[in-house]
Amino acid sequence: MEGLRNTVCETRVYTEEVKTHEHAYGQLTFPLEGSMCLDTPSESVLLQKGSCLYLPPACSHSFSSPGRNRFLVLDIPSRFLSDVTGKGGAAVTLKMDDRWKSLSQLFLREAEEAPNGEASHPVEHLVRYACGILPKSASPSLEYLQLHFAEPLTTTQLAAIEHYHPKYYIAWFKKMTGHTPTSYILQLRMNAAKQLLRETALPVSMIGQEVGYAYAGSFIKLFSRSEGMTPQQYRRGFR
DNA sequence: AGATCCCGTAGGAGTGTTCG
DNA sequence: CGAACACTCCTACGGGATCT
Repeated sequence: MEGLRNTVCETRVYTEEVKTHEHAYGQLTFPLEGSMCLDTPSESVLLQKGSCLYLPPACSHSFSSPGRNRFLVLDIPSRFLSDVTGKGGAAVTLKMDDRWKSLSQLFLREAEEAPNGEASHPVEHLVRYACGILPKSASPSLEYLQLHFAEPLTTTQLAAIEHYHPKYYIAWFKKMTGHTPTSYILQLRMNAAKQLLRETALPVSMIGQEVGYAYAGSFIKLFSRSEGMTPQQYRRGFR
């Protein structure tokens, strides 16, 4: 349709591996065949049938798959996402309930009918509906964490962002995320470190600094506890 | 029910040293 | 020289009590 090409959304099918990248638009991914491992700074997600994944704009990520897979990917321009999880936020895994199953079938039909990625008016309406049922904006402190996990952070600072007492903030944070602020930050840092170990030749001490540890000793100890191996062993195992 | 405070404990962060 | 280890200090966390 004239004027809508590559501007509203793009639907396509993935079968290849994709290296770390980010983009200005949001993305919905529906598994069709096989499974796929998605890495973001905050988590690693194994995506397979029964769930779908929402990636907010500017969320750094990479895909990999142990075997053949097929995924439907829907690019969503940020103008559709004003009240959804904010720029640079975390990926969200969604259970494929009846609404998402129906939506994925409709998106798939569109992809098959317009394999060049051209979007139609009906797709625009579907996208608006999908955005309406996506999770709403994360809290300010969670969004702050996503962007500043490599900086020195205290729960007092984070509590101040939410205007809570630090003690109450920890309980509130745990209710929101299932983690304490410290373990959540640790998870963010370890995922970022694993990505750097896999994709760069930077020395371990440098990677520790990159993800927020001034001392290599602290980084190695925490990495070993978290992953069951030292950073060097992780890098060797990956290569 | 939501928010704050006190206190004891576990574990995270920093530092120095050893090892390969 | 970079990685790993051992140790100390301090902060985060949890439990329980209290206040609004």
